[in-house]
Amino acid sequence: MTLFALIDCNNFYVSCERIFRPDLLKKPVAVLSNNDGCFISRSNEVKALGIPMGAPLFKYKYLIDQHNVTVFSANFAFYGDISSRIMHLISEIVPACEVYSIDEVFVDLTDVDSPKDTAHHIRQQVLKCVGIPTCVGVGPTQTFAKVANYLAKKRSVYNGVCILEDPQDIEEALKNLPIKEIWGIGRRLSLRLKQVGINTAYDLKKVDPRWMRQHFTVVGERLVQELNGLSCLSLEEQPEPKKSIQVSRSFANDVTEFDELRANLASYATRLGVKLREQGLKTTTLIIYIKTNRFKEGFYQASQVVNLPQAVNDDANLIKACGKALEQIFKPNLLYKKAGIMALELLPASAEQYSLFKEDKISSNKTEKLSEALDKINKKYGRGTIHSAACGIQLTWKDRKEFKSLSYTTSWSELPIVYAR
DNA sequence: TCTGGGGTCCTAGGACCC
DNA sequence: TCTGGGGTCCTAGGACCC
Repeated sequence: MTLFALIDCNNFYVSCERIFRPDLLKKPVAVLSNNDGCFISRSNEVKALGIPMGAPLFKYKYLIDQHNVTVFSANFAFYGDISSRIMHLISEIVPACEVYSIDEVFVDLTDVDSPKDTAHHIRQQVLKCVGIPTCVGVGPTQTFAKVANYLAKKRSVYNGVCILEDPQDIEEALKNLPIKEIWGIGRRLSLRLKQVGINTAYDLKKVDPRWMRQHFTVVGERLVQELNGLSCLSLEEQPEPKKSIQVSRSFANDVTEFDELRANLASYATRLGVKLREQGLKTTTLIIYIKTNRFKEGFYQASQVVNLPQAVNDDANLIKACGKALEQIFKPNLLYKKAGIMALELLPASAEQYSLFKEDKISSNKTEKLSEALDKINKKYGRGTIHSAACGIQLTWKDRKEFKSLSYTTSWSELPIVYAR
């Protein structure tokens, strides 16, 4: 029988800021994203005000002023440094661990004599040595460790450590756990599950895994197995090399100049180069993308993949490839050649341009019609009009697929289970 | 007026191959 | 005009995570 623990830092970014501002303990504190756009970390006091995670600042400005909330702009380099101190400390206490995210770590307690004492010891050490409060959840699978952690955070009776080992405790906990709190079930899945009468973790546990696979893919099946105590996920002690690396930013204002877009991309390319070299990696594939403001009507995005003849990690080559990709996106000839579905996706357009084009496309799929539509657009708006709210670059590696696709002529439900990890 | 950034995995479907 | 089986690779998009 396996036993896992999940150590999760409480309100991590806020707690980091409080290390150097002990006067802010028990006071409302929040950390904001790029451009001071959204809340990305909230103290308990701020949560109690009803400000949701990811909410935009402007909607809650009045609460911030009214309750004298201290806000910080995010400082990710600093948070990363605190994180590695914590991870190092924990790795010296336990036999094996997997760093899951900047503020979470799974540890293997299978062969540890007293899991409960160890959990409390970890909590105390992290608080004493680094100054960050944590909660610990313990259970027979990683999914259960997550559940236990959720309870440890939610209910003060646990004193920061919740252990789910006894079958009766587990059943009780699952019956009271809403489906959306399960690790791996987000907004969409929980909606679909509710529609078929699955409302709690306990309901999900009772579902036939094969049925789950048919209707909710292998991901759903794995969830059911984990809730039945069958560990499908194991500890990954050695972090795998990254499969993709990304640099992207939202702009504070709409960008309408091509040159401005290109300049931004070039600076992202440079940052990307640094990341690549730091990790000792090279890339053969580069993807750039642009997106219009997703909160405005006619949201539209475009992307372009560039396959490089050889693996690179130097700034000059990355910038060159970005420029090439950007020009591809905005190249009218390409648009005519690819008239059809693809045309939609490569059209650089404002919301207005986009909808005009779409109307014409629906009336006819013929290339001539599309050309006509384009001419109309060009006459009305001129070529090269750009409205962009965000852009970025992503690098991926060609061999990123671990499993070959299984033949689609074979009946899907009869295939043997293949776990991804 | 103002709405984050960086990842992973899985599936469907088209192009293409023998 | 009808018409197999088995496969790979690639792209796009959906869903999730912190």
